[in-house]
Amino acid sequence: MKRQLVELPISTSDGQFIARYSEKGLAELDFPNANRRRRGNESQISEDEDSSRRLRQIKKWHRATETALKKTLAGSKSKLPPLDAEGTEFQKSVWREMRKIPLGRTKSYGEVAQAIGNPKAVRAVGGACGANPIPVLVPCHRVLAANKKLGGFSGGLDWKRSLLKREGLSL
DNA sequence: TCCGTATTGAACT
DNA sequence: AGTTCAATACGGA
Repeated sequence: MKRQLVELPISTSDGQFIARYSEKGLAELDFPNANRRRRGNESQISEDEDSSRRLRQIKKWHRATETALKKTLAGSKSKLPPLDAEGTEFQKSVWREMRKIPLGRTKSYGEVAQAIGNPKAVRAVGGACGANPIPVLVPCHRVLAANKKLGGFSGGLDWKRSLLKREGLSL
């Protein structure tokens, strides 16, 4: 059984993103028009004291997510809410490593593999990037192929190109 | 256990 | 400069 997530929209000039929260933080972020199934919504929160406290917490995180997303889309640095992406240890170590890539810089899949102490796991790193549930804020778009070419992107290569360009990079 | 993957680098045209 | 190919770690079925 999947954990229950609270789902909230974020309107930006690039369209409406969808954020989902666990009790520990931001768990997922969808691009506009991503066709992903709904997993929960605000109305399902009951009215006991714990739930309303949790909802207030989530709304606070959501404000942080909104500003972080908008700033990142504008190509500037931002403070993130707590993240609670679900995945294997390997995937989480890849996502952790991607978060260390500074704005406007890139790493190759091989370099990420090396950085997490698993230098031969280059393809697995690609897999973990594709499984990243929080694109943009966990900057999977800053990971390129070794020849400095684009590689792939689950949200569509146009997004990857665009995000890098906003950070001041060309190819 | 088998298959696909957002790879890589070398060895070939 | 393009194509093929083996090696490779991981995750899903």
